[in-house]
Amino acid sequence: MKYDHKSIEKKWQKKWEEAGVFHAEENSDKEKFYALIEFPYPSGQGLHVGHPRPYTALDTVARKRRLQGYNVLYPIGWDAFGLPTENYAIKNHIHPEIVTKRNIAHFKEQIQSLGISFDWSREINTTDPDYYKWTQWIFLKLFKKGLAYKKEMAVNWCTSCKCVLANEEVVNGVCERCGSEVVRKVKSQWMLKITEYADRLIDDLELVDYPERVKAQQKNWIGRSTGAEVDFKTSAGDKLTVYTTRPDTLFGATYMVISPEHPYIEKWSAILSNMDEIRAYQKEAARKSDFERTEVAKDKTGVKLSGVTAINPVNGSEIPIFISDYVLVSYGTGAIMAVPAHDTRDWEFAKKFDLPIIEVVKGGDVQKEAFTDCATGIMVNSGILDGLSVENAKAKIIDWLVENGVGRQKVNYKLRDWVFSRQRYWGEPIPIVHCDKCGYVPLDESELPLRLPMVESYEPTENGESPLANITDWVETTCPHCGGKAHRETDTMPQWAGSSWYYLRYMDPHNDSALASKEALEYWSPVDWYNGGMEHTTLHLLYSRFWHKFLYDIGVVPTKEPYAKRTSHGMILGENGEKMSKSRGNVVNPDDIVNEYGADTMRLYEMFIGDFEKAAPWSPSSIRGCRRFLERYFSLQDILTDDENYSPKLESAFHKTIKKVSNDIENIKFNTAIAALMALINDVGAAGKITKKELATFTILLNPFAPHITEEIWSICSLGEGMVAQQTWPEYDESKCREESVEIAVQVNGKIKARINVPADSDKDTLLSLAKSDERIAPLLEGKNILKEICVPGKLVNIVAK
RNA sequence: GCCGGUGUGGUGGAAUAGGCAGACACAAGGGACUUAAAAUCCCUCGGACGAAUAAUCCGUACCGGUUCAAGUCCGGUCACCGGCACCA
Repeated sequence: MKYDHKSIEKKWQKKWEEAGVFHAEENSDKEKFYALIEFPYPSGQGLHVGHPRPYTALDTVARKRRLQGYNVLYPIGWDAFGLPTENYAIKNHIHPEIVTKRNIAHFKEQIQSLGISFDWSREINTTDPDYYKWTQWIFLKLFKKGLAYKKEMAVNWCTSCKCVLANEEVVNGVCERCGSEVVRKVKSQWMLKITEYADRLIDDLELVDYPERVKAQQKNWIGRSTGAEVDFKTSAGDKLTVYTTRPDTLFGATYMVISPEHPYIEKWSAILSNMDEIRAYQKEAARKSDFERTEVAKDKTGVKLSGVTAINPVNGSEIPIFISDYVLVSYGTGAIMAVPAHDTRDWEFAKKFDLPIIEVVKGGDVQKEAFTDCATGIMVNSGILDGLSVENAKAKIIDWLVENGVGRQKVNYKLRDWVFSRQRYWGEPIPIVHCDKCGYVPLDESELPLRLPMVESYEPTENGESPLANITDWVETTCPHCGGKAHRETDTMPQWAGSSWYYLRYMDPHNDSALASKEALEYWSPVDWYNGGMEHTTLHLLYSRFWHKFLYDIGVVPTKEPYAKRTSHGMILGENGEKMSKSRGNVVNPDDIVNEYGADTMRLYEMFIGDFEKAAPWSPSSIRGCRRFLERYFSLQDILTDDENYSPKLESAFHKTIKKVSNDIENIKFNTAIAALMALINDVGAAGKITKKELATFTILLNPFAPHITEEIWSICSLGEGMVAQQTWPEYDESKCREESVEIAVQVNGKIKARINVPADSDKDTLLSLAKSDERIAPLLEGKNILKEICVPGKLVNIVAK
């Protein structure tokens, strides 16, 4: 019989749906397992072959867990707010809601053709008012706890999207999405205090099972550093506070630098004699975009403040103050003490402005370059610190600063608060009104959802206002607090809002009185296994951990962390090894593969393509190997016998394969699990027949990878009651994994000289005597002294002789 | 510069915890079947030497070390990939 993937796949997809076999059970006594993939953004381009890789991987795990008797939740939905849809809508004069519906329909059809065991009864959509009602609800909670606030500040402004970006969305000074220039613009923005959670976002990484590279990247992004603040008295009669991670080098501070935006410049303007020069420098610094500022990073510029100096608290020496744009206003106190001997940037600045360089840590030549090694140096020229190690000097100077009231220990972070407003239409409206009398007032929770108004035009405005600002009868409203005239917030939330909590909604997607019921949250939390891309490590993953921790604090969710385990898939590259993209013309559409080879071949190939965590180039010819394997499997029905047992010859091979496939799936080694099945089918082919028992076991093992064809074989060969999806995952017997006889290598002086077959349970003495008496080994040992005999049962024997 | 990762045949990649390097595939070459092609089946397939599926030697980026034994552990070097980057 010919393997006709088209009719088989359609047939079984229909049967699964009718039987509802992939629906997570409500009120189940079974142990739960919650598998999650990052829900897709339904773009107009549809799926490419990269999408199914993580879906198939966790589908394999989910299907295996069901066979192992778990109550499995494996849901999907749509992260559908966002700019591409909005831009497409503007260009083609179709409302984004309609575009979204159409894109979702297309995505859904494509995904369903792959036979992924998603529970479609729990499908969610972030643009659905019943969904974003709860996104808005969380925002109100954040606002009421003081974690959402509006602030006038310089923000990243994408000149093409005409929209504010979060720091995380600016890559190399350009917009992460469109690649256009990003400039600084002062605007009033909604902010979320993610910085308040910085410590917990780092420390709680201890509680979760994430890949090391993900943890490292998150820590790096949060950028915690421990140092000290030091107060310097100034000749203006006030004090200037700096942050430093090297308080041990305080004796080496020979000047100070404050950022061009530092507020003290205004404060001192009356006593500064070179204000014109200073203002010119400030203007120049402000004009530069972030990109230019990093571009010119090597060449230090600055202006000395004439008229104000500072006093080093530790030795009373008077030192000059400069402004320079290498000091950032947004980090630390916006001011530094410069120790050119032991900081590369300070050293460059000092050389350029001919400032003194005083060595305080011995170990380098500070006239040639800054000596920054903390591990080996010994303190010199440092009064009370002389002779100490850097580490001890740090502790001692902080004590001294505290005793004298001129400093304190201080922790700083690179992480900044999350810029949360966007000046676009296709996002969740922020449920706040502004009243002249009462200020920013939250809507009552009963008013939610605050729906997006239906409008004709949603083009971004030139003046940087949200398109919603033009809809007067929506904007004008009454104050929920005093009843007077007020207007609505017209900015919308960023795309990251809806995806920051979606995994909670899947637990109870149709609940209209809470984001999910307490019982559902208790039962399903946390997500047991979350797979996603590395590109979301500092965006989505960090944001959603932050929201989750907030929800934990207000008693909504029962766990500190949302995701117990995280894995990351590698990208699928084009045939040429480059990233798949329309412009490179190397995009492969999964529809074509499903059509030509079938979903099972497609799934199998995506899992076999290589190490799941690494990028892998698409290879059209390798797909055929997977198709051949399935055809060979399909034709096993021709050599089927009625025997209900394993045949003696293959029994241990089957037990070993059960073990290997079981373990490999858990360890995301899908490629070797499939290789083991291929090897086993080769053994079966050599045997020339397969028993019922063997085919049943093989079918269940293969089912998570190739669900359709295995159901077909199960059915036409009458291997058991019901569907494969309702069977039990096979067990292996450790004692049966061993063969009766094994081939071991015999080495003489570490070189392999022979391979011998021995009974598997041979003890060391037997092995050694068998080895020594082997006709190829004996002559080599003749007349020699045996110095050492090493014996690894089942593996090898090594005889060291001289 | 800092953090994380990777380096194995023509290709994708295997190798539990230091124990037979190259599993499983792809591609290539040869053969069978066929009028022919496709498909399928069989054989070969890291390199050198060789008639050889004989023996020997070399071989997991490079240099060195530990060990009876190193792709794997240790020290150093190089290359590539990802993230951060004037963060004091």
